Amino acid sequence: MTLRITIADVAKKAEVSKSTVSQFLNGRFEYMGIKTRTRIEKAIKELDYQPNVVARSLKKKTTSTIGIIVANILHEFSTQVIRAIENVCHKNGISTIICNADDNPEKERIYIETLLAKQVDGLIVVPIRRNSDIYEKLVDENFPIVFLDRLVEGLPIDTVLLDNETASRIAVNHLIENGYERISIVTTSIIENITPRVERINGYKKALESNGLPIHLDYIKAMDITQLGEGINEIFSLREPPDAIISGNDLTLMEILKYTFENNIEIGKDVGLITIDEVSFSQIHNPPLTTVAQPTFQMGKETATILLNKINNKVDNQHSFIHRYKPTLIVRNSTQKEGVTNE
Amino acid sequence: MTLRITIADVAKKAEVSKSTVSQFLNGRFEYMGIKTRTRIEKAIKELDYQPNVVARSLKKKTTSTIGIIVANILHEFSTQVIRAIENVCHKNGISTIICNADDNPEKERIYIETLLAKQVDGLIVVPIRRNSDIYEKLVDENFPIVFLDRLVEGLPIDTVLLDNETASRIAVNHLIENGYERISIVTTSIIENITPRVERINGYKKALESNGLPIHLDYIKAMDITQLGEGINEIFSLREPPDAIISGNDLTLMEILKYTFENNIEIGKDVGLITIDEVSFSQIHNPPLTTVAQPTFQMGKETATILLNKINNKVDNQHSFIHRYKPTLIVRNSTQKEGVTNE
DNA sequence: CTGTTAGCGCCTTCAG
DNA sequence: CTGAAGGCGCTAACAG
Repeated sequence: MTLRITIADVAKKAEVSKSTVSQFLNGRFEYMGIKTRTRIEKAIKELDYQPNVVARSLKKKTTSTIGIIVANILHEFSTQVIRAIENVCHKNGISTIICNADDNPEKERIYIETLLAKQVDGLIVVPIRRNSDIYEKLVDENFPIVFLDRLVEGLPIDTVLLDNETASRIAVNHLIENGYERISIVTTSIIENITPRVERINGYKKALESNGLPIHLDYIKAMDITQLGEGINEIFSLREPPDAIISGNDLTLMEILKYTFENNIEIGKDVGLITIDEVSFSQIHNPPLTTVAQPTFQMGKETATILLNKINNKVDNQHSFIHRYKPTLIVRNSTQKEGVTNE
Repeated sequence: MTLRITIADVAKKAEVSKSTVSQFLNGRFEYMGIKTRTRIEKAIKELDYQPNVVARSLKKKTTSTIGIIVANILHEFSTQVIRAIENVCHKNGISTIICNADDNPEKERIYIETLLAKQVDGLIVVPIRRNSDIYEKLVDENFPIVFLDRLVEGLPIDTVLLDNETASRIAVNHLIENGYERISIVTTSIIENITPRVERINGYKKALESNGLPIHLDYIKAMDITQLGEGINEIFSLREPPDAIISGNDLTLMEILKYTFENNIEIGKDVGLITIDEVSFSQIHNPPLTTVAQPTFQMGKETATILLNKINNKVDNQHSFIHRYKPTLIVRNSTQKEGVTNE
């Protein structure tokens, strides 16, 4: 690779000093002679000069780059929210570096360190909750950071997330209204106290109670995705199996669908199914899937906006740290007992 | 944000010079006294020092970062291949910056420029074919770059892609073997001469010919995704509609499934369906979908490996520039006329 | 075995 | 209105 040309080359060609070129690059034309300006412009064009942002970053101590660390990129939620974040960042001339921690705290730690070493201006993370010490340090340093989807107690860090209890309540109520009575919920493991899972189960319990329905512990499955197939089998093997299932997220949904498919269980009729988190194929699935959708786009946008404001020191100190978003029920056929016809 | 500590602080604390610390950081312990070494180690721990990679990059003229530009992140192919690339990069201590050009040449150009300004060490791109001038310049500069999925003629740039004609041939043959005769193919627009689409259509034609079947132009739909719904409708409105469809990719698949669902067309029985590119829900779809899968993981791995070798100047000049991969047929029920039972 | 020195490419006072 | 000088944090000879 041939050596890149620098500001010095431009200066020489335009017969001005480096600093004048620098001023030009930074849009400070105020006191610049029009002829100087055009000479520089011409030189840049002819040499096809591209500023070196690494050098600029070193000097300015800001990189116009933020890091995004998601716990698990396999969730559609992650990719959707990332796209929304990128959108607003891009509009503001900010680049993003995306990292997938794979639900591994060690990996998360390494990513945080790497990103800090890269001098990112801020961080958005779906935290795995384990690296509290690091987060605390960042807070102490007043480093711009925003959490997404998951709460970490005791840390004054802005967090954008779903109103998960409401999501469950919507799901339960909808199922009851449609004649289902024995409602089960299936989520991934809660041993790490992951916010959405815990809250969705809590919301589920509360909703059952307020409908005067009993809470049946056998109907609650929260386990690692690799064992969930077995867990689902247990539910359906109960003396009195549920007549409806709430799927905690898109990954659990796949396991449920796999099971019902393999066992010829007819969704809607044999068992009602509603899933939290919209999925790409919900409309073309047979039957189409009723979902409780998160406003992922809005949430991503809000998260990015909060972070950018922090970076620019435009923080309103009045605000609370927790930003909850309301889910939306999208009714389709998987919660209709009488296989509704299309439209 | 408090000011970060630098190599100078460590040097002072450890009572050595900056260069000694630098040597330590770069693992050149060879001539270093063991006591010096431990003193430095201690200082780093105590100060919680993190090297500034921006400064290092400026000096070393290498950033240990590569850029990935995909034409359209909505394809599952993109995300899968990105994950494979990240995998091998991560193992080699290389970071990745992912950009989605959204099938927009202008956006692609800006991303290339931004990434170069960021001094990335190399580029992997799914090219939109329009910015040939930029690519040529990069080639002239001997800048490390690898293309993925799409060919750009006349440029000596390594390209990793599917053997698309074979993919179509496999699809056609499989359909014929299963008793289908009037085979249609549906892809996104080919006005830009996008390699996979063009090749898949060519392969389709050739396969029909070698099976002694006529090529029916009405059965070939290649149009923008936004109009594809209409195109599909046209196919099914023909006097003699096809009895099987080859879907060109995952996005076209969604359109097809939407149409068949809305029109109560039974897949397998009313119309056979096979899609090129594996999709997440192929197994749990009803009926499960027969696909022609790309070895995305391998392809991503190969792409990254080629690029890293280029970056490290370990290039074998003997190689050809085009690396073709064989697709795999995954037979499921969407190509079975007699609704096969599970298992 | 360790320190001195001289930049990497850019930005930013501060003189002129 | 423009230029000279210093330095961001780190690395890499080259002395010692």
